[in-house]
Amino acid sequence: MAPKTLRETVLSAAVEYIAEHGPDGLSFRQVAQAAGVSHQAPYHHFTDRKGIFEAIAIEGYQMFTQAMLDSLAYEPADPAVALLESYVDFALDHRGHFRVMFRPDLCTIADNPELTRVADASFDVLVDLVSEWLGPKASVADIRARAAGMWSLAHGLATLLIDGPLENKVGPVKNRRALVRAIAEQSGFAMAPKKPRGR
Amino acid sequence: MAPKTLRETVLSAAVEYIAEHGPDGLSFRQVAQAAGVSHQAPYHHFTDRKGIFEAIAIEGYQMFTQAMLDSLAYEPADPAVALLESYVDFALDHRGHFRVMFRPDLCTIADNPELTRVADASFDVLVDLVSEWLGPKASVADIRARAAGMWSLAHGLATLLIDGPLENKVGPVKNRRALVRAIAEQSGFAMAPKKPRGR
DNA sequence: TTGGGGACGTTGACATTGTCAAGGGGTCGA
DNA sequence: TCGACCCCTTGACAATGTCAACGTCCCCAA
Repeated sequence: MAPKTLRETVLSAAVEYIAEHGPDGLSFRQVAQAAGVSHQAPYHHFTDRKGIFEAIAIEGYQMFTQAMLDSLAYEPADPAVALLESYVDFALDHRGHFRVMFRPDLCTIADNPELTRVADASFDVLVDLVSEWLGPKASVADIRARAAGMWSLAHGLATLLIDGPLENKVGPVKNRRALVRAIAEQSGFAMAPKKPRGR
Repeated sequence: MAPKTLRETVLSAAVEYIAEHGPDGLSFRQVAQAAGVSHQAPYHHFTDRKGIFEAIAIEGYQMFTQAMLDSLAYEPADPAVALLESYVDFALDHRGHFRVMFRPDLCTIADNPELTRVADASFDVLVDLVSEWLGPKASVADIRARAAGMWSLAHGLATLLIDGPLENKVGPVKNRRALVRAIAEQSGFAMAPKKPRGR
């Protein structure tokens, strides 16, 4: 279904461009032209260029949170693996959003309350899972280290896959899910119930 | 010691700017003005704007490789932890370079043979360590998964620390080295000697 | 019904940017 | 001495982000 309002048109055009060419060449005037309106029309929907990026980031974090929650909803055998998979899947399937979400020079999260809220909600999915899994006896330092570690692994893998260098070094990633799963199991962050490894 | 040639002046001015404001606002004319030359002078040392980024990336990868090799030179108790630490240290201590090195939209590694060479050299440090540690019996898939996993963990942690969101969620990182070490040891990538081996 | 205000879009203008073209002044080797 | 090359300068042009002012609808109160 094609977007209707100019705001949605501009937003989706920008996301599409970013997914293909990266955020930096994005031109306010080009997206306006692509939307078939004058170069100033978007200013009635976004305060400035940064406003577009903030809107994209907000939309991205909302979808991101939902994707992670969905992956946990089916009570997978290993929630950590499921979360890692959904993290990587989201990044690759929504590059346009993902590239913007973690670029503080494009959208300063702290400057936008709404953006802060949705970003926090995303990360709470991970933190909640970790603290629940470690149990109430876990120290704060342990929770922090484990959450930061899992997050780093997921984020690093996602960005390396998006930006390409991983394929150049470890060979073409024919089966992404298999690689992600293998990494998750080797990483030490797996949360599978302790049972014999053989199937 | 202040740089001497115009090329070095421009390069260091650009790196400094990027470390502070990110790569996107970087202006060819501004760096020329900061160097006290006309807006066209840099064109005699870099083909275009992208040429500056490529030069920064090359310089960055060279320093990066050296930093990782240095961290392994002392035969640390756990090479994996040492490598992770040096990865994060480099990213934080040389943000100007690091931010450019992993941005394919700014410098396309494949387009520049010299850049390809130095980038490969960096990643070979990690891959060599992993394959040596796993031994000759290890399958290619295992080496790939382990190298990709370690790299992802290091890269994710470095970028999250640089971009700031980690501090917003897991609290202020007062003792960076302690966090990095804790993450490394919680992960399954640690390479502590299987049996205590002297020292 | 009418009139005014606000949401939405347009045109015009300006400073700044990256980049092309052409010129100038040194320092070398012949 | 001369000319070729390197390094740098000035000038120009199109594109960009953004400010300002103007038009055009629709909706709601008087």
